[in-house]
Amino acid sequence: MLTERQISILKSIIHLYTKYGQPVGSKTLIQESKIAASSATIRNEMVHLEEMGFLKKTHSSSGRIPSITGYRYYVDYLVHPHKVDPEDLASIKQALENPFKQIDEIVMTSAEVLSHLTSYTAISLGPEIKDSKLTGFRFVPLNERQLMVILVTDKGHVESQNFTLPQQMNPYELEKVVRLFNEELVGKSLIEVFRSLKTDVPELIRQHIRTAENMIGLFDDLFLKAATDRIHIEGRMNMLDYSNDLNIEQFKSIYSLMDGKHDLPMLLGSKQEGITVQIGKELDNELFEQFSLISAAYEVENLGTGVIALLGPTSMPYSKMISLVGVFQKELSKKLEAYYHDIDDNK
Amino acid sequence: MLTERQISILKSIIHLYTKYGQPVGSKTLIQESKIAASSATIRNEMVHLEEMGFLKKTHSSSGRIPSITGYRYYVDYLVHPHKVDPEDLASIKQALENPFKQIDEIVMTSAEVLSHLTSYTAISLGPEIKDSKLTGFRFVPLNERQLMVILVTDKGHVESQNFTLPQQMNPYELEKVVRLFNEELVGKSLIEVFRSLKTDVPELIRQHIRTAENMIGLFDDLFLKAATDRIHIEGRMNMLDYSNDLNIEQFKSIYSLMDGKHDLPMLLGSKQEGITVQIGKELDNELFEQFSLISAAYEVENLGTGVIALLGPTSMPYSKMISLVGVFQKELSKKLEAYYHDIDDNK
DNA sequence: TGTTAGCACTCAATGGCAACAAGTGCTAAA
DNA sequence: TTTAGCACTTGTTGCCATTGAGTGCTAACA
Repeated sequence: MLTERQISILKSIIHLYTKYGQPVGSKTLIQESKIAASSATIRNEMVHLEEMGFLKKTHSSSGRIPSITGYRYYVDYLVHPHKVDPEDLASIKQALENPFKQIDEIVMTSAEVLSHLTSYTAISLGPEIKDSKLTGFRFVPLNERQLMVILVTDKGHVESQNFTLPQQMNPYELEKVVRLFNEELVGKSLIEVFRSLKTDVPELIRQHIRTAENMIGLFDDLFLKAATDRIHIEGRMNMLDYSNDLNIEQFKSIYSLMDGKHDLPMLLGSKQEGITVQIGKELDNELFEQFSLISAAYEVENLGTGVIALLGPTSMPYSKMISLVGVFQKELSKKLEAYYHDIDDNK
Repeated sequence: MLTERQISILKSIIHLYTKYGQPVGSKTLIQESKIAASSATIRNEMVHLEEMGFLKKTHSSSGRIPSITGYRYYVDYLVHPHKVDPEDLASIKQALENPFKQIDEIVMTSAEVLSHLTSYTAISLGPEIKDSKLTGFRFVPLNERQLMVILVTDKGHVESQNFTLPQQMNPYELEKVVRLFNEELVGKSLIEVFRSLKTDVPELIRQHIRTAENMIGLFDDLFLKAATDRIHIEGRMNMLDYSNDLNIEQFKSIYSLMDGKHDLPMLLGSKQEGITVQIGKELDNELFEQFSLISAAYEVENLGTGVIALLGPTSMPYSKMISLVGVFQKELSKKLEAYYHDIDDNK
């Protein structure tokens, strides 16, 4: 539907716009790219491309910038896999190679490295643990008034929380609760456990303990932690650099949106296989109109699906970035599977 | 040294400048304050105050703004304790009343509340734990490959860390290490423990275990956590509001300075008794020239000294803010002492 | 029919200029 | 010692002309 020449014009405009960050005019296009045509011809073609919706102007006599449709077309049909800088590749592998203590830390490190390599904002979502089972509670007495509660799942996820015992509570009561938890909850899936905590367990605890409320709140906290611990965002401050005209209010809104962590999974959305690119308005959130999001779901056998994503300006160098995200997708899948096998083998 | 009239002019200028954020001229001063003199008289007085260094101009024909010396004089001699808004007082007490799980959380909550009440940036530094003693290590096996290491001090401070065991390690080796730690380190002060970890302990571990390096790194992490967990900063984003002309680079520098957490104790400085106000250049850091810091050290019997501080614009309403910080100083002292007694009583 | 040179036109950006407002310092009189 | 008055300074605002980059369109050309 587009001619060869139109395609190379579109490509060149996109490249030059990411390079210089300014609308591209017909003359610049001739100087900076190898298109064999006069400026007038190019202007004509640009009119066509604009009519078809691939380009737009910032004002009536300005050069052209790619529209969202233009980027969409570019990403869908014109991007070819870009070779990842060997240095970058090495530093990714090396960073994920370190001896880690937790799945969580691998997930976090990947966000750190991705944001650092790109100078954009990286979002890393650990693999789902919802269908994992609670294999054990531990109650570790620290001193006479303090207690650490630890929760372990069969997928190796660990969460802990400290707790100061109310003065009125005696050891017998506590022992009862421990037994209760082990009988009622261990072996169930986290979803079931969560449901129980909201329904029948509080009642059971109340029968055994006078000051039950704190106890229940404690477990709510613990599960909340387990849910939010999975999300890591790095390089939020980079937004101030790569998004030229972002007013402070917008910045603050976005920043706190990311602090909330609740709405983010929504943003990351559908978790299709492969790599998804969402451009500007496609993100369906006014705040992100100037941004694009490259997100990749990665499958970890037996553990579930995680997401690694990169937020940058709409004018980012897509092919390079897509390849980079792809590397993380593969590496995370590999590393986490290895990690899970390590834990599982020894059972 | 200053006449009555000069004092009330200085006061009024300071108040009007915090109120409107703009240089104060002689006419505004007459309209907005109850000084019985003509504009000309006031201008003369302003010349004197400027000669003495209490006021300055932004340009040759502008109104006056207070200089650092001016603020200094104001804070030292003219500020009278301001009644704290009963609502604020109530919400502080209520927030610190909640059943907490850790010293740490009380410290953190205080920063949150202070920053929220003021719309400035709050820094909260938990009481020193350096002279506290290690009362116990716990090694809690989670599954065949994972282990949680917990460290408890006599002051009720708890730190934990997860750890994935190297495949080659067998249970006997681990047991040896546990015994080793309990024999060598428990009962010592944290400083001694830290020193041992850097000197003789690594050697000891190496004698018992083949893969000692990870093990040692683990404990380094644990102590690092214990050291940085004490600092909480809230409301950094507020800087964007209260500091009108802060360029983005400065903002980022300050923000990351606060992330580092290393330099902050230095900033909080000498920890004199009572409440200290440092204004602009007095903070001795170019980045903070536009800011003032109100900091209060609070003593907790047997636990040590903590600091609660408030960072805001040099033109902040000092008397109100100083009183507010004072409330936190008292409450934190009270709450933490109660907390420590709770733990200690049961020994 | 597609391509190109040429030209009139548009619009953002820049700099100079005048008008204005807010404020000062100084002088001279009360 | 205080105050009214006035000349002076400086930042801000709006206006206008100029410039430059770029466009669309027309007419000539291959």
